[in-house]
Amino acid sequence: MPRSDSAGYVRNSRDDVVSAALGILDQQGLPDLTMRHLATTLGVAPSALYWHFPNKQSLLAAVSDRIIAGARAVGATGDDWRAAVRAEAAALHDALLAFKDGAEVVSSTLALGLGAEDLQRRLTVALGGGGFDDRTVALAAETMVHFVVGHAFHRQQRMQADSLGAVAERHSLDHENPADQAPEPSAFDFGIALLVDGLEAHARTR
Amino acid sequence: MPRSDSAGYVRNSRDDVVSAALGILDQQGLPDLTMRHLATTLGVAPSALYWHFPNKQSLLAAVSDRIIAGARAVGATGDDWRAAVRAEAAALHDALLAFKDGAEVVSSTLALGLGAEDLQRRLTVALGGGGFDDRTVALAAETMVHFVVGHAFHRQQRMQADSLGAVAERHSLDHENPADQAPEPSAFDFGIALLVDGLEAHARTR
DNA sequence: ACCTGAACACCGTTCAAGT
DNA sequence: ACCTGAACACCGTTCAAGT
Repeated sequence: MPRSDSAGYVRNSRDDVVSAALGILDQQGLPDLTMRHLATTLGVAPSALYWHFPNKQSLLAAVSDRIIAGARAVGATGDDWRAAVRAEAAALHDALLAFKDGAEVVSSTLALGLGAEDLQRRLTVALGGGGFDDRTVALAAETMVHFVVGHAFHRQQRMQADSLGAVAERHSLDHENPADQAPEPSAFDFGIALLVDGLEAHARTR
Repeated sequence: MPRSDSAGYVRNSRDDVVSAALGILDQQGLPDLTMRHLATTLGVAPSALYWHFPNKQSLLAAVSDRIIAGARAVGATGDDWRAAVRAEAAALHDALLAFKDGAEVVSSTLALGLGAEDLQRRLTVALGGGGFDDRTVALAAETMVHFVVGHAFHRQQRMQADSLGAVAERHSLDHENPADQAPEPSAFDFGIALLVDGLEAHARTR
C-alpha cells in the first residue's frame, strides 16, 4: 500500500512496484509494461524504479515469480505419481494463463536464468513420486517445462491475435473446441499424457 | 548483391535485407538487430527498410524462415518412423542453434503465427510415417515443436550467460558433458525419446 | 529509505518527396 | 523500384541531489 510521505511524495515498497507491474501486465499487456508507464502509474519518476530494481529484467523476474507463486497447490493424490504430475502441470499451466502475457514473461525470465525456478521444482517433486533416478527426473522435468511454457505462450499469443484481428484462417489444428461441452482431451492434456506415457515406457525398460 | 544505382545510392533487394539482418543476428545478437543498425549496415536510411517490409516483425519472420530453411534434409530412413522423427527433430534443433539467438527469433515468430510453419510441417510429415490418425499427428507435432524450440532457446541463453559472466553456480542439471567423449544421451535426445516412446504407447492402446 | 530532475543514448514508424 | 530527410512519439538507464 503506497503511503504519502511527510515530504509530500509517495513512497512505494518493492512489493508495491511488482503489484503495479502485474496490474499493467494483466490489463494492458507486456508491450505496455514500460518503466516509464509503470512509474506514471505509481505516481513517481521513472528513475525512482531503479532504487527498487537494478534494471527492467530483474523487475520482470520478480513479476514472473509472483505469477508462478499463484499456481494452486496440488492436493495429495495418493500413490498415483501420474495423476500428481498431470495435476502439477495443469496447475502451472493455469497460473501462466491467469495473467495476460504471463507465459511470455515467465518464458523470458526462465530463459535468462533469472527466476521462475519454482516451475521446474514443482514438476521435479511430482516426478519424484515415480521412483526414477535423479537424472531421469531432472530431464523429464526440463522437458515438461519446455512444453508447459511453450504451449501456454503459443495459446496466449493466439488468443491475442484472435481478439485483435478478423483473421479468417486458422494457423493451428488445435482449436480447443470452444463450444463443445464434453470435448476431446485438449492439446495440453495430450502432450502431458505423451510425456507421462513415455516415462512409464522408459521405466519398464530398466 | 547490392548494386550502385545510376542515381548514386545503393539499391537492395528484399533478400539483401534479410541476409544483412541474419549477419547482424549471428555476429551481434538479437538486441543489436535494430532497424537503424540494419539500415546503417546496408548503407541506407532507416525508412528505406519500410519499402521492403511493413514492420520489424515481418522482417524477423523472413529471417526466421531462412533459419528454418537451413535445416538439413533428412535422408530416407527406411520404414523406421521413430528414426525419421528423431532425425527431423535433430535437424531442426541444429538449424535453430546455427545462428546466435536463432531459437529466440523463431520462437517469437512462431508464437505470433507469422511464419516458421516449416518447423511443424517437417515434424508432421515425419510423424506421418507412424500411421497415426491426423489429430494424433498434429498434436504430437505441436508438442515436439514446443520442446524443440524451448530446448534450443534455453540452451542458447545459457551459452550466452556463460560466455558473459563468471557465474559460479549452475542453474540447470543439464550440463551436456562438455568434455566427455562418449556422453550419456543429451537432454535433447532424452526429451525426444520420451515423446517417441509416449507415441508408441499411445499407438498400442488403440 | 525513497524520490526528483535532467540528461544520454537510443528506439520503431510515418510520410512527403526525390530519382 | 527503391531511397532520402525530417519528424513524431517513444524507450531504458545513470547520477547527482534532495528529504
